[in-house]
Amino acid sequence: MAFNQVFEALAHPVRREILARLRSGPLSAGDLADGFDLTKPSMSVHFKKLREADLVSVERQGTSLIYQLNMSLLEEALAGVLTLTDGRGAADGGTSTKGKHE
Amino acid sequence: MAFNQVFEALAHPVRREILARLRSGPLSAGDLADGFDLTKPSMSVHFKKLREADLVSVERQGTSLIYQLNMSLLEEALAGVLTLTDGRGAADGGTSTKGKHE
DNA sequence: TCTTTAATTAGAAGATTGTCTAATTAGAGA
DNA sequence: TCTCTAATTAGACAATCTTCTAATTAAAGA
Repeated sequence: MAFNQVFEALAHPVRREILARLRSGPLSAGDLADGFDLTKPSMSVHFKKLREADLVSVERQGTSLIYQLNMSLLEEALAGVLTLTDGRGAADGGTSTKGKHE
Repeated sequence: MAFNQVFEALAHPVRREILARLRSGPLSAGDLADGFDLTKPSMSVHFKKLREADLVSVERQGTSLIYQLNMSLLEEALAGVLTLTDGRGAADGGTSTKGKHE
């Protein structure tokens, strides 16, 4: 439903790589963060964006958080781009009042 | 090649809608801009991003610029996400030196 | 050449993003 | 309860994005 969040999530190479790693199976936040040239808190922010886009799901296991890929939404989003409907029918810019931003 | 630019281009709803409209066939910048709640210069900036991502091609016709969808690259990018390789093999964060940004 | 139409580029301002360090939350175990 | 490990949230700051108005470029026609 939140197509926009999905595409924003996919817009960053680190997040796409996170998804790529999850294809092999679930991973803890720590394992997932290993190998990236970023601090853990920075990685955590990327995880959050993926969660909010519902591209991954989380489950606690002791002190660890285990991330898992939610492939179906990803596929939906991409199918949406191929038909380029974005889930809707019309545009976001349907009526032109030139509202300007302030 | 520039997968990153493709995904950044897809990250904005206005640009996805532009692509959607181009599916019906080529359109001039002016026609393409009609119906969006943005000024022409703002639309022009979106066009530019799509050109830079190579998602559209342009051709001049008198005083008009005619935009056309470049579907193949779009399909490539999405196929890339489904296999989640991003065109490469490994990650961007291959070696972890925690380089920090300044 | 001058004017008109179509579209872009330039420059500015506000909002958002990405990153860091520091502090906090949550569970496990002694 | 205290401590340790795992991970997140908070706050700050630089860089990028989005939008605007104003100015510029390009082609066509009188």
